[in-house]
Amino acid sequence: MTDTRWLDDTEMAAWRAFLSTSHLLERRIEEQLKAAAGLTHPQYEILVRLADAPDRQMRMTELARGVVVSKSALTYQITRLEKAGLVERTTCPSDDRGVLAVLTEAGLRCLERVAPGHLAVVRAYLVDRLTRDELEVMTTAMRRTERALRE
Amino acid sequence: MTDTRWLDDTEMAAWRAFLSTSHLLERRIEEQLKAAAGLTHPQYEILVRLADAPDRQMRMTELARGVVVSKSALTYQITRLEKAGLVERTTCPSDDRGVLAVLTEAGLRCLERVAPGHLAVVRAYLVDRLTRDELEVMTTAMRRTERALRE
DNA sequence: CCAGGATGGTTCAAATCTGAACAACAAGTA
DNA sequence: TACTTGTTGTTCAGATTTGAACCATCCTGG
Repeated sequence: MTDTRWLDDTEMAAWRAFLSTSHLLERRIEEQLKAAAGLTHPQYEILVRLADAPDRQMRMTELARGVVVSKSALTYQITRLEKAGLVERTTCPSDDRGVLAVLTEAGLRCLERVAPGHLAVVRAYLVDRLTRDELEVMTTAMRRTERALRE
Repeated sequence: MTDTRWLDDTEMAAWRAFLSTSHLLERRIEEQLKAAAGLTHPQYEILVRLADAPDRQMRMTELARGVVVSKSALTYQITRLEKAGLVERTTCPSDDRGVLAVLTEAGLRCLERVAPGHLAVVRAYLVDRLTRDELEVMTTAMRRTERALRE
């Protein structure tokens, strides 16, 4: 650890751009979702994941891994979404410890109502500004580091 | 707004990969900084920005813009860093409303001590896993959306 | 010179996130 | 069966973030 490998200009530029952009975009998305539906970004992501899942339900731990939040944060948000009537909790039939988060009809309708506005933001600031090649490069690059980060 | 432009497979893959990876990386960085120096990532970024600035000082608002946090979050963190002796507050000579955050000697030393470990993480999960071309594509792509997000 | 509107920072309340501690259950082993 | 170890989800305390409200200061047009 005695000699540090600093980042050269190319590397630093990439890292800084990535960092700033991800934070800026996150803020923008958060703002849009809050204004349009009173949802936070994690909450929206939970709805999306559940909608994509078989039977629109998922185990808590798996869901937390997918959305990339801590278990306790997920517990908090599911409770919140449950009170809003968008999600329900069911005990898992095959594992008495387990809890299944299930998307309700209201939750699905909410998602369908909110998705267009959300996607418009994702498009306006990111997707529509990247070429096809850039999108593909980003996907492979991001997936490579994602896999490393998930060990 | 009647017809929604959904994301096709390529677009969705890129967006999902970007989203997950940025969150995972953020968590990893946070974990490393906390363990190594008891710093949060925003705190670390503040030190970096100040170290790079002329006279190692910056106006609060400008700093908040750079680090991408709200003004109140910056106030909070600067107060925190001030108590830790890493940063000082000075009233701006040219504007009595203004406040200059100044990096102290201790702050600079702290940064120099912490940077290697932090950069090692950035390298291990992101920079070293991307080719030169990928780094450059990412930089131009990210900068394009960053510019849009900053209006 | 002054009113009126921007700008800079701080304070505040409310919401959220995290890790640690915990309790209940699962699953393999002797 | 009884033990041991690992997993699951919740609870809890503490830290942090955000936007709104606020005051002080700047600045421009009349």
